Amino acid sequence: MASPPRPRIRDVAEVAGVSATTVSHVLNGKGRVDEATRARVIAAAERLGYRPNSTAKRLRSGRADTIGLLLPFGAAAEHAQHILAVEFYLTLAMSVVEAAFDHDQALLQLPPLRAPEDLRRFVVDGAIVVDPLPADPRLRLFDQLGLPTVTVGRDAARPADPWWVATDSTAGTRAVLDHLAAAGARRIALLTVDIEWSWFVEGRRAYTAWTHDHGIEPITILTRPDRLDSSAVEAATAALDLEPDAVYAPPQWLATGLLKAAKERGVRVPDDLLVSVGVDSQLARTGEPPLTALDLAPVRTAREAVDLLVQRIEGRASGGSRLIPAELRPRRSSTPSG
Amino acid sequence: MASPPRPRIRDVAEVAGVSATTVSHVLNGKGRVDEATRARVIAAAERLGYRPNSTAKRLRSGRADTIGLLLPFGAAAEHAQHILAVEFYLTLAMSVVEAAFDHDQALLQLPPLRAPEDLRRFVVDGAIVVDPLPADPRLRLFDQLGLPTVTVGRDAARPADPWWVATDSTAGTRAVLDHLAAAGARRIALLTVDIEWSWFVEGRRAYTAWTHDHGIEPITILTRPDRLDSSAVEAATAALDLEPDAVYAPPQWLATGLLKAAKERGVRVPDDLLVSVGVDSQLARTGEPPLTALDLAPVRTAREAVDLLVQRIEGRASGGSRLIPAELRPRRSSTPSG
DNA sequence: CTGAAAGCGCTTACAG
DNA sequence: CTGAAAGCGCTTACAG
Repeated sequence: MASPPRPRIRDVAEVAGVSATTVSHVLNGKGRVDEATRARVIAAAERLGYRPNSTAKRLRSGRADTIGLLLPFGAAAEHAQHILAVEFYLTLAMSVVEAAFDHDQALLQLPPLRAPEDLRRFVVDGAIVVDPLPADPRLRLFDQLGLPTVTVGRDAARPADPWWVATDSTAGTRAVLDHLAAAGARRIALLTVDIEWSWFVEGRRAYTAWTHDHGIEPITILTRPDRLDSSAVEAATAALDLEPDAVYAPPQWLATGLLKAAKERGVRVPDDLLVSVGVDSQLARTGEPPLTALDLAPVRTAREAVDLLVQRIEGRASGGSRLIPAELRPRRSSTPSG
Repeated sequence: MASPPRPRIRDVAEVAGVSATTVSHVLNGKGRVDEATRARVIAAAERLGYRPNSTAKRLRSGRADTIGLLLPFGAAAEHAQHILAVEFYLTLAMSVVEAAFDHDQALLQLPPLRAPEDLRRFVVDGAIVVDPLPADPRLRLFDQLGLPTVTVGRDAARPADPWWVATDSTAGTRAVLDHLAAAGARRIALLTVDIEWSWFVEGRRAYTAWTHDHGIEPITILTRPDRLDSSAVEAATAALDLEPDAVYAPPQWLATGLLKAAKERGVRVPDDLLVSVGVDSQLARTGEPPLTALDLAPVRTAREAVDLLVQRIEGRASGGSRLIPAELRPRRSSTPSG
């Protein structure tokens, strides 16, 4: 059971017949080292199975080579997982892990932060905060500790802050609406959730502007983000009462609630009603009918966020916000038959 | 932008007029310290906003107070996310994060490990490996580095290994089959995936045993775990060709494929066919019809796994495997109308 | 009850 | 090209 003691740099030095300094130089590619010496050191390190102690490196360098990820929900807040779609967040998280790895960073998954002390025990060089609310107290926490952050989604309360990555909600919303209009819709309703994440706020604004530009009466149904399972069908039914010929429901749970409400009422999709959801998922791809959706590009979003955070941590000035385009995936739910 | 230099223990000592040793004693509750001195130290630490440098603590103690989590898929392996259900893994992961936090551990999300070197750069005291395959090479990796692991799901190739937590697949499968039989089913088919995770292997075995015990002909349809979206409906159609009156489809994507295939063929659920899925989800709860499902208790599973791993890391002997019961959630898909 | 000293395993000026 | 020494910020015997 007891594993053999792990070799230290001095063990490698001893075997190679050199000093620890030289071993360090060889292993880190610093300084000039004789070719023969280098070979001996590498052979010794390999033979001993040496791997440098990261903790010691960190103490020396002051860098943790670890970034934190803060998702907008915990395990208990089940309902929050459905705000957009579970898959989006899982793919985002796994992509952040892999992108961090490619940057030689480890990824610490942070729990929901309740008190300032909560954050103190985590050793990170910075963090990615997903879906900040305006003036999000979590961001203030990081600021207080002097830890750099990058947000996925904008913090509306800090319009001047350039450290964010976000899917282009405005353009995405327009793409959906243009698509529905091109398919013949004249009364397009927006069925969405009343939450201050920039994706939703900007989507609502874009909808209002688009309907104004097209001389179309805006029909907006807002739901509260709690009591999801039950409220979706209620809200969708309220939307159908207004007799739209198309509905754009950004969150997945509202789109599925809409399908259910339509069915109960004998409204056929797409024949009587065109539908689009705001986030792609397996459900959208393979459901009945398949749902037109926006691909929010979680993989790319993750990579850009990690990229930007690493730049910020390293003090490289080239940072700045990054707007990611969402791509429309037209499917049967918005394709009039015949 | 430049944050003020972080106070060190010696700064606190200076302000409090004591030695670093005493500060350490106070802050860690070691040794005897005069009450007045203690108060001075605490006041000084508070005034300076002192928080100990975890890296230095780690170097000294040799413990990282960090555990790793290795999920059975990466961001790219989209299909794998659907093997069971995305929600299960997201809830499991978030629960592991919170359970780790409660144990004063941080949670490092590990990327898919490809080479032995991949693991070396992560500083963890141990790891939770989810859904190991028999003789999983990832587990060997941890073994080689002398890092303790706990698996979620059993490693069939190491039957003697006691370091696992798993949902009771055998009892869960029986519960589903008993339930379907009680609802009147006589030809119950198993529609599942050909993957060597213990949850599925034990489920198949339990199904075979149950059908044998009940003198019922076993009908098993196995699908390959790749090409998920397309293969689900194909496999489900093949299952329907055998004219079962009930189908147990453990993975969510097969259950939804089955509903689709049934609809195409005019088979009504639950009137003509009873259906149960093996993992609970929002889809199961709110779909049309709502699906009878097993609640795999991801929150509890996560807590037990973290618990067990921490015990193993600390060398406490009380460890041992933990079997978590799955709970049946009967819904309309298996409730004959009338 | 309190503190000086050693040491965890590295890296990096600096000297040779 | 190579190495002795200092130091990153802690904790813990040990001495007083």
